[in-house]
Amino acid sequence: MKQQEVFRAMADPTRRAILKRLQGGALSAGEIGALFDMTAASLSHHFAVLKKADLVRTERRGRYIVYSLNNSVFEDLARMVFDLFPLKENPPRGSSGGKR
Amino acid sequence: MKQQEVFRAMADPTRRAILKRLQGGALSAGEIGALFDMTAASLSHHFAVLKKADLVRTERRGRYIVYSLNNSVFEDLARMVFDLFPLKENPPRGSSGGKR
DNA sequence: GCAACATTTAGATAATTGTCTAATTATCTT
DNA sequence: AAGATAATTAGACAATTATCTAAATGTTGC
Repeated sequence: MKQQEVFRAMADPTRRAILKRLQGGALSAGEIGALFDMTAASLSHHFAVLKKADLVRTERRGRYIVYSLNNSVFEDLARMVFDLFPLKENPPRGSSGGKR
Repeated sequence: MKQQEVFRAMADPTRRAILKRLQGGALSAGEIGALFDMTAASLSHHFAVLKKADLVRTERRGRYIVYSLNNSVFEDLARMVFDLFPLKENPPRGSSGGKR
């Protein structure tokens, strides 16, 4: 699991925006491009980072390359986050380990 | 909420390691320093990033400055992650948007 | 108040990252 | 196969980031 890749990918606002757009369903590189004020080349670079982190998947559809969220990695990401923090809200110093 | 700061802070492996160490309880800057092969100055920089993201809090205790996790931001982070991904595994194209 | 200690801040440098333009690859249509 | 379209790759450059050394700040104990 590429923890580093995932966190790195999420660190850029453009990439997070791309992920957010993809929530609405798969989009081609060009369609995404139309939504951002940036060259196709720059976006392509962002796609590469997202792909390396396994956050998106691609499928060629004729002339288009279609991007979609890879939801399975979402679980991993959630796990990472939970793993990085203790499980309790704000342990008032007396409560011994609660549930999960 | 400083979404950008939080994600940026999490993007560095040293910082994630610091967070992980703090799970075991609060530690002074020096104690943390003993765990990493890096100058105190460099670590201090990482502390600053973590603080700016509100992921840790500090308290001066005499000569020491003690760092601890700020668990409340954990919730925010979880929310961000959940917000960034749809809730369903792999919406089969026909299902109209579910709850929340 | 001075010396020792713990940590941060300042300033410099090397590595990484985000963006661009130009060139390349892949696909479709005729 | 040639031309048009969609996207990626290559190469360059500016901005950001991580790290270091040296200096400064804040705290304790004599």
